[in-house]
Amino acid sequence: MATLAPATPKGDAVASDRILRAATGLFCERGYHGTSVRTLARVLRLETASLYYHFPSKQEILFAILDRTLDDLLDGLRRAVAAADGAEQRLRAAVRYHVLFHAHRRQEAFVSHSELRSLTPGHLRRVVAKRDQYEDVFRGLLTAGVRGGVFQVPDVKLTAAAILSMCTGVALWFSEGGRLAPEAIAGRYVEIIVRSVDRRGKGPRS
Amino acid sequence: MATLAPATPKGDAVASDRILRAATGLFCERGYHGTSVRTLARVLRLETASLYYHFPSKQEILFAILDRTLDDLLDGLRRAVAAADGAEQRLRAAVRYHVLFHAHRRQEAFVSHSELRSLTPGHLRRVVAKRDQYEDVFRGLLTAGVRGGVFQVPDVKLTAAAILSMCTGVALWFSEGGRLAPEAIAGRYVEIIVRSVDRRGKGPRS
DNA sequence: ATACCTATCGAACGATCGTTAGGTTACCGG
DNA sequence: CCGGTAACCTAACGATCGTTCGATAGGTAT
Repeated sequence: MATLAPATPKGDAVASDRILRAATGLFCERGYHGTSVRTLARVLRLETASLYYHFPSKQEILFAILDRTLDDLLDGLRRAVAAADGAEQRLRAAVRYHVLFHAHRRQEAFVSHSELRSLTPGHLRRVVAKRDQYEDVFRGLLTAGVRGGVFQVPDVKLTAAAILSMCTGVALWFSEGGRLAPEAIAGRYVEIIVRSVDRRGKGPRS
Repeated sequence: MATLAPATPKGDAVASDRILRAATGLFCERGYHGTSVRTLARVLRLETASLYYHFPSKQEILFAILDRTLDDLLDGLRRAVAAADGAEQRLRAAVRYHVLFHAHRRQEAFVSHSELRSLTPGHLRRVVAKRDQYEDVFRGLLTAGVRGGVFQVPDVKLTAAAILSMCTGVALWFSEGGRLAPEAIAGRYVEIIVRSVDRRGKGPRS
Protein backbone atom coordinates (compact mmCIF):
# COMPACT_ATOMS: atom_id res chain seq x y z
CA MET A 1 0.00 0.00 0.00
CA ALA A 2 1.16 3.49 -0.74
CA THR A 3 2.03 5.90 2.03
CA LEU A 4 -0.75 8.30 2.95
CA ALA A 5 0.72 10.09 5.94
CA PRO A 6 2.66 13.35 5.50
CA ALA A 7 6.37 12.99 5.05
CA THR A 8 7.35 14.12 8.56
CA PRO A 9 8.77 11.10 10.37
CA LYS A 10 9.23 12.46 13.88
CA GLY A 11 6.54 13.12 16.45
CA ASP A 12 7.03 16.85 16.73
CA ALA A 13 7.66 18.55 13.46
CA VAL A 14 10.08 21.18 12.32
CA ALA A 15 8.82 24.71 12.81
CA SER A 16 7.96 25.20 9.16
CA ASP A 17 5.88 22.02 9.17
CA ARG A 18 3.97 23.20 12.21
CA ILE A 19 3.21 26.40 10.34
CA LEU A 20 2.07 24.58 7.24
CA ARG A 21 -0.20 22.30 9.22
CA ALA A 22 -1.85 25.17 11.05
CA ALA A 23 -2.15 27.17 7.85
CA THR A 24 -3.76 24.21 6.10
CA GLY A 25 -6.41 24.00 8.78
CA LEU A 26 -7.17 27.70 8.67
CA PHE A 27 -7.13 27.99 4.88
CA CYS A 28 -9.47 25.01 4.75
CA GLU A 29 -11.87 26.54 7.23
CA ARG A 30 -11.83 30.22 6.30
CA GLY A 31 -9.98 30.36 3.00
CA TYR A 32 -6.70 32.02 2.12
CA HIS A 33 -7.96 35.57 1.96
CA GLY A 34 -10.17 34.96 4.96
CA THR A 35 -7.20 34.01 7.11
CA SER A 36 -4.92 36.79 8.34
CA VAL A 37 -1.26 36.29 9.13
CA ARG A 38 -2.06 37.43 12.65
CA THR A 39 -4.66 34.73 13.09
CA LEU A 40 -2.23 32.10 11.89
CA ALA A 41 0.40 33.36 14.31
CA ARG A 42 -2.05 33.36 17.21
CA VAL A 43 -2.98 29.73 16.57
CA LEU A 44 0.71 28.85 16.63
CA ARG A 45 1.33 30.92 19.77
CA LEU A 46 3.80 33.05 17.90
CA GLU A 47 4.09 36.71 17.12
CA THR A 48 3.23 37.74 13.60
CA ALA A 49 6.77 38.74 12.73
CA SER A 50 8.12 35.30 13.66
CA LEU A 51 6.35 33.69 10.74
CA TYR A 52 8.46 35.72 8.36
CA TYR A 53 11.58 34.02 9.64
CA HIS A 54 10.31 30.75 8.19
CA PHE A 55 8.45 31.93 5.10
CA PRO A 56 9.05 35.04 3.03
CA SER A 57 5.34 35.73 2.55
CA LYS A 58 1.83 34.44 3.14
CA GLN A 59 1.66 33.51 -0.53
CA GLU A 60 4.67 31.21 -0.18
CA ILE A 61 2.94 29.39 2.65
CA LEU A 62 -0.02 28.68 0.43
CA PHE A 63 2.18 27.58 -2.42
CA ALA A 64 4.19 25.26 -0.17
CA ILE A 65 0.98 23.56 0.95
CA LEU A 66 -0.31 23.04 -2.56
CA ASP A 67 3.03 22.04 -4.02
CA ARG A 68 3.72 19.41 -1.37
CA THR A 69 0.21 18.05 -1.53
CA LEU A 70 0.28 17.71 -5.30
CA ASP A 71 3.69 16.02 -5.13
CA ASP A 72 2.48 13.47 -2.61
CA LEU A 73 -0.72 12.92 -4.55
CA LEU A 74 1.01 12.33 -7.88
CA ASP A 75 3.76 10.23 -6.38
CA GLY A 76 1.34 8.01 -4.49
CA LEU A 77 -0.89 7.57 -7.50
CA ARG A 78 1.98 6.36 -9.65
CA ARG A 79 3.01 3.91 -6.98
CA ALA A 80 -0.52 2.58 -6.59
CA VAL A 81 -1.01 2.15 -10.31
CA ALA A 82 2.38 0.51 -10.83
CA ALA A 83 1.55 -2.09 -8.19
CA ALA A 84 -1.53 -3.31 -10.08
CA ASP A 85 -1.90 -5.40 -13.24
CA GLY A 86 -4.45 -5.04 -16.00
CA ALA A 87 -6.58 -2.08 -16.95
CA GLU A 88 -9.41 -2.71 -14.52
CA GLN A 89 -7.19 -3.44 -11.54
CA ARG A 90 -5.13 -0.36 -12.31
CA LEU A 91 -8.22 1.82 -12.42
CA ARG A 92 -9.43 0.29 -9.19
CA ALA A 93 -6.10 1.01 -7.53
CA ALA A 94 -6.08 4.59 -8.80
CA VAL A 95 -9.60 5.36 -7.65
CA ARG A 96 -8.99 3.71 -4.31
CA TYR A 97 -5.82 5.69 -3.76
CA HIS A 98 -7.44 8.96 -4.77
CA VAL A 99 -10.36 8.48 -2.40
CA LEU A 100 -8.18 7.37 0.50
CA PHE A 101 -5.92 10.38 0.02
CA HIS A 102 -8.85 12.77 0.00
CA ALA A 103 -10.24 11.19 3.17
CA HIS A 104 -7.02 10.89 5.15
CA ARG A 105 -5.55 14.18 4.08
CA ARG A 106 -8.81 15.98 3.69
CA GLN A 107 -7.72 19.49 4.59
CA GLU A 108 -4.68 19.58 2.32
CA ALA A 109 -6.70 18.13 -0.53
CA PHE A 110 -9.50 20.59 0.00
CA VAL A 111 -7.18 23.59 0.08
CA SER A 112 -5.36 22.35 -3.00
CA HIS A 113 -8.60 22.48 -4.94
CA SER A 114 -10.29 25.51 -3.43
CA GLU A 115 -7.36 27.93 -3.29
CA LEU A 116 -5.93 27.57 -6.75
CA ARG A 117 -7.36 30.98 -7.54
CA SER A 118 -5.43 32.56 -4.68
CA LEU A 119 -2.09 31.63 -6.21
CA THR A 120 0.18 34.07 -7.98
CA PRO A 121 0.20 33.41 -11.76
CA GLY A 122 3.65 31.86 -11.62
CA HIS A 123 2.77 29.57 -8.75
CA LEU A 124 -0.54 28.70 -10.36
CA ARG A 125 1.21 27.60 -13.52
CA ARG A 126 3.42 25.16 -11.64
CA VAL A 127 0.58 23.70 -9.61
CA VAL A 128 -1.74 23.33 -12.57
CA ALA A 129 1.00 21.57 -14.49
CA LYS A 130 1.18 18.92 -11.78
CA ARG A 131 -2.58 18.61 -11.61
CA ASP A 132 -2.65 18.03 -15.36
CA GLN A 133 -0.09 15.26 -15.02
CA TYR A 134 -2.33 13.70 -12.40
CA GLU A 135 -5.36 13.85 -14.66
CA ASP A 136 -3.31 12.41 -17.51
CA VAL A 137 -2.70 9.27 -15.47
CA PHE A 138 -6.44 8.67 -15.25
CA ARG A 139 -6.92 9.38 -18.92
CA GLY A 140 -4.19 6.91 -19.70
CA LEU A 141 -5.85 4.24 -17.60
CA LEU A 142 -9.17 4.73 -19.35
CA THR A 143 -7.59 4.75 -22.80
CA ALA A 144 -5.70 1.55 -22.05
CA GLY A 145 -8.89 -0.12 -20.91
CA VAL A 146 -10.74 0.96 -24.03
CA ARG A 147 -7.94 -0.28 -26.31
CA GLY A 148 -7.89 -3.57 -24.43
CA GLY A 149 -11.63 -3.99 -24.87
CA VAL A 150 -12.27 -3.96 -21.13
CA PHE A 151 -13.87 -0.52 -20.88
CA GLN A 152 -16.51 1.19 -22.94
CA VAL A 153 -15.95 4.92 -22.64
CA PRO A 154 -17.23 7.23 -25.39
CA ASP A 155 -15.26 10.26 -24.22
CA VAL A 156 -12.11 9.62 -22.21
CA LYS A 157 -11.39 13.24 -21.31
CA LEU A 158 -14.89 13.88 -20.08
CA THR A 159 -15.07 10.63 -18.16
CA ALA A 160 -11.75 11.27 -16.46
CA ALA A 161 -12.94 14.69 -15.38
CA ALA A 162 -16.19 13.21 -14.11
CA ILE A 163 -14.45 10.49 -12.14
CA LEU A 164 -12.02 12.90 -10.56
CA SER A 165 -14.75 15.37 -9.63
CA MET A 166 -16.67 12.61 -7.96
CA CYS A 167 -13.74 11.29 -5.94
CA THR A 168 -12.40 14.70 -5.04
CA GLY A 169 -15.79 15.51 -3.60
CA VAL A 170 -15.01 13.15 -0.74
CA ALA A 171 -12.81 15.88 0.72
CA LEU A 172 -15.88 18.11 0.98
CA TRP A 173 -17.91 15.94 3.29
CA PHE A 174 -15.68 13.29 4.80
CA SER A 175 -15.59 13.25 8.59
CA GLU A 176 -13.27 11.10 10.63
CA GLY A 177 -15.87 9.93 13.05
CA GLY A 178 -18.51 9.49 10.37
CA ARG A 179 -20.61 6.51 9.42
CA LEU A 180 -18.16 5.15 6.87
CA ALA A 181 -14.46 4.50 7.20
CA PRO A 182 -12.18 5.65 4.35
CA GLU A 183 -11.65 2.10 3.14
CA ALA A 184 -15.39 1.50 2.95
CA ILE A 185 -15.94 4.69 1.01
CA ALA A 186 -13.11 3.88 -1.36
CA GLY A 187 -14.60 0.44 -1.98
CA ARG A 188 -17.98 1.89 -2.86
CA TYR A 189 -16.49 4.47 -5.17
CA VAL A 190 -14.43 1.86 -6.95
CA GLU A 191 -17.54 -0.17 -7.64
CA ILE A 192 -19.53 2.82 -8.84
CA ILE A 193 -16.82 3.86 -11.24
CA VAL A 194 -15.92 0.43 -12.56
CA ARG A 195 -19.59 -0.20 -13.26
CA SER A 196 -19.88 3.00 -15.23
CA VAL A 197 -16.96 2.26 -17.54
CA ASP A 198 -17.40 -1.50 -17.87
CA ARG A 199 -17.82 -2.86 -21.35
CA ARG A 200 -20.78 -4.98 -20.33
CA GLY A 201 -22.88 -2.03 -19.22
CA LYS A 202 -26.10 -0.99 -20.87
CA GLY A 203 -25.86 0.91 -24.14
CA PRO A 204 -26.51 4.65 -24.68
CA ARG A 205 -30.17 4.03 -25.54
CA SER A 206 -31.41 1.72 -22.82
CA MET B 1 -37.90 22.11 -20.44
CA ALA B 2 -37.23 23.99 -17.23
CA THR B 3 -36.02 27.56 -17.28
CA LEU B 4 -32.28 27.94 -16.92
CA ALA B 5 -31.84 31.67 -17.43
CA PRO B 6 -31.90 34.08 -14.48
CA ALA B 7 -35.26 35.53 -13.64
CA THR B 8 -34.63 39.00 -15.08
CA PRO B 9 -36.91 39.45 -18.06
CA LYS B 10 -35.73 42.79 -19.42
CA GLY B 11 -32.56 43.47 -21.33
CA ASP B 12 -31.04 45.84 -18.81
CA ALA B 13 -31.54 44.74 -15.29
CA VAL B 14 -32.55 46.47 -12.10
CA ALA B 15 -29.63 47.99 -10.24
CA SER B 16 -29.55 45.31 -7.58
CA ASP B 17 -29.44 42.61 -10.24
CA ARG B 18 -26.53 44.32 -11.93
CA ILE B 19 -24.72 44.32 -8.62
CA LEU B 20 -25.44 40.67 -8.00
CA ARG B 21 -24.22 39.70 -11.44
CA ALA B 22 -20.97 41.59 -11.10
CA ALA B 23 -20.46 40.28 -7.58
CA THR B 24 -21.04 36.73 -8.77
CA GLY B 25 -18.31 37.10 -11.35
CA LEU B 26 -15.84 38.57 -8.90
CA PHE B 27 -16.62 36.14 -6.08
CA CYS B 28 -16.22 33.31 -8.57
CA GLU B 29 -12.87 34.58 -9.77
CA ARG B 30 -11.25 35.86 -6.58
CA GLY B 31 -13.48 34.62 -3.80
CA TYR B 32 -15.58 36.57 -1.33
CA HIS B 33 -12.78 37.66 0.96
CA GLY B 34 -10.54 38.25 -2.04
CA THR B 35 -13.00 40.76 -3.49
CA SER B 36 -13.22 44.20 -1.93
CA VAL B 37 -16.31 46.34 -2.01
CA ARG B 38 -14.24 48.97 -3.81
CA THR B 39 -13.33 46.51 -6.56
CA LEU B 40 -16.97 45.57 -7.00
CA ALA B 41 -17.95 49.23 -7.21
CA ARG B 42 -15.23 49.96 -9.77
CA VAL B 43 -16.44 47.15 -12.02
CA LEU B 44 -19.93 48.61 -11.85
CA ARG B 45 -18.66 52.15 -12.47
CA LEU B 46 -20.09 53.22 -9.16
CA GLU B 47 -18.67 54.75 -6.03
CA THR B 48 -18.25 52.44 -3.10
CA ALA B 49 -20.91 54.10 -0.99
CA SER B 50 -23.53 53.70 -3.69
CA LEU B 51 -23.57 49.96 -3.20
CA TYR B 52 -24.87 50.48 0.30
CA TYR B 53 -27.99 52.08 -1.07
CA HIS B 54 -28.96 48.72 -2.60
CA PHE B 55 -27.53 46.29 -0.05
CA PRO B 56 -26.93 46.80 3.67
CA SER B 57 -23.63 44.93 3.64
CA LYS B 58 -21.22 42.87 1.58
CA GLN B 59 -22.39 39.78 3.42
CA GLU B 60 -25.96 40.35 2.28
CA ILE B 61 -24.80 40.47 -1.31
CA LEU B 62 -23.21 37.07 -0.93
CA PHE B 63 -26.27 35.67 0.76
CA ALA B 64 -28.57 37.03 -1.93
CA ILE B 65 -26.51 35.27 -4.60
CA LEU B 66 -26.54 31.94 -2.82
CA ASP B 67 -30.16 32.13 -1.75
CA ARG B 68 -31.44 32.95 -5.22
CA THR B 69 -29.26 30.33 -6.85
CA LEU B 70 -30.36 27.62 -4.47
CA ASP B 71 -34.00 28.59 -4.97
CA ASP B 72 -33.71 28.39 -8.73
CA LEU B 73 -31.80 25.14 -8.51
CA LEU B 74 -34.30 23.44 -6.24
CA ASP B 75 -37.30 24.78 -8.09
CA GLY B 76 -35.98 23.68 -11.47
CA LEU B 77 -35.06 20.26 -10.21
CA ARG B 78 -38.55 19.62 -8.89
CA ARG B 79 -40.03 20.74 -12.19
CA ALA B 80 -37.69 18.50 -14.18
CA VAL B 81 -38.38 15.47 -12.02
CA ALA B 82 -42.12 16.00 -12.03
CA ALA B 83 -42.15 16.04 -15.83
CA ALA B 84 -40.66 12.53 -16.07
CA ASP B 85 -42.14 9.11 -15.43
CA GLY B 86 -40.50 6.10 -13.86
CA ALA B 87 -37.44 5.87 -11.65
CA GLU B 88 -34.85 5.78 -14.41
CA GLN B 89 -36.38 8.58 -16.45
CA ARG B 90 -36.71 10.69 -13.33
CA LEU B 91 -33.05 10.18 -12.45
CA ARG B 92 -32.07 10.99 -16.02
CA ALA B 93 -34.07 14.20 -15.88
CA ALA B 94 -32.57 15.18 -12.54
CA VAL B 95 -28.99 14.58 -13.62
CA ARG B 96 -29.55 16.34 -16.90
CA TYR B 97 -31.05 19.35 -15.20
CA HIS B 98 -28.28 19.52 -12.63
CA VAL B 99 -25.56 19.40 -15.26
CA LEU B 100 -27.26 21.95 -17.50
CA PHE B 101 -27.71 24.32 -14.60
CA HIS B 102 -24.07 24.05 -13.62
CA ALA B 103 -22.99 24.70 -17.18
CA HIS B 104 -25.35 27.55 -18.03
CA ARG B 105 -25.14 29.27 -14.67
CA ARG B 106 -21.61 28.24 -13.94
CA GLN B 107 -20.51 31.22 -11.87
CA GLU B 108 -23.50 31.28 -9.57
CA ALA B 109 -23.26 27.53 -9.04
CA PHE B 110 -19.54 27.74 -8.35
CA VAL B 111 -19.92 30.54 -5.83
CA SER B 112 -22.79 28.72 -4.16
CA HIS B 113 -20.51 25.81 -3.44
CA SER B 114 -17.20 27.54 -2.77
CA GLU B 115 -18.35 30.37 -0.56
CA LEU B 116 -20.55 28.55 1.92
CA ARG B 117 -17.81 29.05 4.47
CA SER B 118 -17.94 32.82 4.03
CA LEU B 119 -21.54 32.98 5.19
CA THR B 120 -22.62 34.20 8.60
CA PRO B 121 -23.84 31.27 10.76
CA GLY B 122 -27.45 32.31 10.39
CA HIS B 123 -27.22 32.65 6.64
CA LEU B 124 -25.29 29.41 6.39
CA ARG B 125 -28.02 27.55 8.19
CA ARG B 126 -30.67 28.72 5.75
CA VAL B 127 -28.58 27.91 2.68
CA VAL B 128 -27.52 24.49 3.94
CA ALA B 129 -31.14 23.65 4.67
CA LYS B 130 -32.01 24.24 1.03
CA ARG B 131 -29.01 22.28 -0.16
CA ASP B 132 -30.10 19.37 2.00
CA GLN B 133 -33.55 19.48 0.45
CA TYR B 134 -31.90 19.33 -2.93
CA GLU B 135 -29.83 16.31 -1.98
CA ASP B 136 -32.91 14.65 -0.55
CA VAL B 137 -34.54 14.73 -3.96
CA PHE B 138 -31.70 12.67 -5.39
CA ARG B 139 -31.78 10.26 -2.47
CA GLY B 140 -35.48 9.82 -3.01
CA LEU B 141 -34.97 9.06 -6.68
CA LEU B 142 -32.38 6.42 -5.91
CA THR B 143 -34.47 4.86 -3.17
CA ALA B 144 -37.50 4.70 -5.45
CA GLY B 145 -35.44 2.99 -8.11
CA VAL B 146 -34.08 0.45 -5.65
CA ARG B 147 -37.55 -0.32 -4.31
CA GLY B 148 -38.83 -0.70 -7.84
CA GLY B 149 -36.05 -3.13 -8.70
CA VAL B 150 -34.64 -0.86 -11.40
CA PHE B 151 -31.50 0.26 -9.57
CA GLN B 152 -28.93 -1.62 -7.58
CA VAL B 153 -27.43 0.81 -5.06
CA PRO B 154 -25.84 -0.57 -1.90
CA ASP B 155 -25.64 2.82 -0.14
CA VAL B 156 -28.11 5.48 -1.25
CA LYS B 157 -26.66 8.34 0.80
CA LEU B 158 -23.14 7.73 -0.42
CA THR B 159 -24.21 7.28 -4.02
CA ALA B 160 -26.24 10.48 -3.98
CA ALA B 161 -23.25 12.39 -2.65
CA ALA B 162 -21.02 10.83 -5.28
CA ILE B 163 -23.41 11.67 -8.11
CA LEU B 164 -23.83 15.25 -6.98
CA SER B 165 -20.09 15.77 -6.55
CA MET B 166 -19.53 14.51 -10.03
CA CYS B 167 -22.14 16.71 -11.66
CA THR B 168 -21.31 19.77 -9.62
CA GLY B 169 -17.75 19.44 -10.83
CA VAL B 170 -18.94 20.60 -14.25
CA ALA B 171 -19.03 24.14 -12.86
CA LEU B 172 -15.29 23.91 -12.22
CA TRP B 173 -14.16 23.32 -15.77
CA PHE B 174 -17.03 24.14 -18.12
CA SER B 175 -16.24 26.76 -20.73
CA GLU B 176 -18.80 28.25 -23.07
CA GLY B 177 -16.67 27.98 -26.15
CA GLY B 178 -15.32 24.58 -25.24
CA ARG B 179 -15.32 21.30 -27.10
CA LEU B 180 -18.63 20.11 -25.71
CA ALA B 181 -21.97 21.87 -25.54
CA PRO B 182 -23.92 21.68 -22.28
CA GLU B 183 -26.45 19.28 -23.76
CA ALA B 184 -23.69 16.93 -24.90
CA ILE B 185 -22.06 16.96 -21.48
CA ALA B 186 -25.38 16.35 -19.77
CA GLY B 187 -26.03 13.41 -22.05
CA ARG B 188 -22.69 11.82 -21.22
CA TYR B 189 -23.17 12.33 -17.52
CA VAL B 190 -26.61 10.79 -17.62
CA GLU B 191 -25.21 7.67 -19.26
CA ILE B 192 -22.32 7.39 -16.83
CA ILE B 193 -24.60 7.66 -13.84
CA VAL B 194 -27.40 5.44 -15.10
CA ARG B 195 -24.86 2.76 -15.90
CA SER B 196 -23.43 2.90 -12.40
CA VAL B 197 -26.76 2.42 -10.67
CA ASP B 198 -28.38 0.04 -13.14
CA ARG B 199 -29.56 -3.29 -11.79
CA ARG B 200 -27.92 -5.16 -14.65
CA GLY B 201 -24.41 -3.93 -13.86
CA LYS B 202 -21.59 -6.21 -12.77
CA GLY B 203 -21.59 -7.36 -9.14
CA PRO B 204 -19.26 -6.13 -6.39
CA ARG B 205 -16.75 -8.92 -7.10
CA SER B 206 -16.32 -8.89 -10.86
C1' DA C 1 35.09 35.07 26.87
C1' DT C 2 34.04 36.10 22.12
C1' DA C 3 31.73 35.63 17.93
C1' DC C 4 28.10 33.82 15.58
C1' DC C 5 23.66 31.81 14.35
C1' DT C 6 18.84 30.53 15.14
C1' DA C 7 14.45 31.76 16.58
C1' DT C 8 11.77 34.80 18.50
C1' DC C 9 9.96 39.39 19.96
C1' DG C 10 7.75 44.48 20.29
C1' DA C 11 6.59 48.15 17.52
C1' DA C 12 5.50 50.23 13.69
C1' DC C 13 5.01 51.17 8.40
C1' DG C 14 1.71 52.50 4.61
C1' DA C 15 -2.13 50.45 2.39
C1' DT C 16 -6.51 48.78 2.24
C1' DC C 17 -10.61 47.02 4.50
C1' DG C 18 -16.09 47.42 5.33
C1' DT C 19 -18.95 50.91 6.52
C1' DT C 20 -21.17 55.51 7.44
C1' DA C 21 -22.57 60.50 7.48
C1' DG C 22 -24.14 63.97 4.93
C1' DG C 23 -24.56 66.43 0.63
C1' DT C 24 -25.88 66.64 -4.56
C1' DT C 25 -28.29 65.54 -8.79
C1' DA C 26 -32.26 64.17 -11.60
C1' DC C 27 -36.68 63.08 -12.23
C1' DC C 28 -41.83 62.93 -11.19
C1' DG C 29 -46.54 63.92 -9.51
C1' DG C 30 -49.14 67.90 -8.16
C1' DC D 1 -42.76 75.81 -10.01
C1' DC D 2 -42.38 72.98 -5.95
C1' DG D 3 -41.73 69.08 -2.61
C1' DG D 4 -40.23 64.55 -2.41
C1' DT D 5 -37.83 60.66 -3.31
C1' DA D 6 -34.55 57.52 -5.69
C1' DA D 7 -29.87 57.10 -6.89
C1' DC D 8 -25.72 58.58 -6.59
C1' DC D 9 -21.75 61.28 -4.79
C1' DT D 10 -17.43 63.08 -1.68
C1' DA D 11 -15.10 62.36 2.34
C1' DA D 12 -13.85 60.16 6.05
C1' DC D 13 -14.16 56.81 10.14
C1' DG D 14 -11.66 53.17 12.94
C1' DA D 15 -10.00 48.63 12.17
C1' DT D 16 -7.23 45.43 10.12
C1' DC D 17 -4.21 43.97 6.43
C1' DG D 18 0.73 42.00 4.89
C1' DT D 19 5.14 43.17 5.83
C1' DT D 20 9.53 45.17 7.84
C1' DC D 21 12.89 46.95 11.22
C1' DG D 22 15.80 46.51 14.93
C1' DA D 23 16.53 44.32 19.23
C1' DT D 24 17.08 40.22 22.22
C1' DA D 25 17.53 35.67 24.33
C1' DG D 26 19.71 31.17 24.12
C1' DG D 27 22.77 27.85 22.22
C1' DT D 28 27.19 26.38 19.91
C1' DA D 29 31.71 26.68 18.16
C1' DT D 30 36.15 28.84 18.51
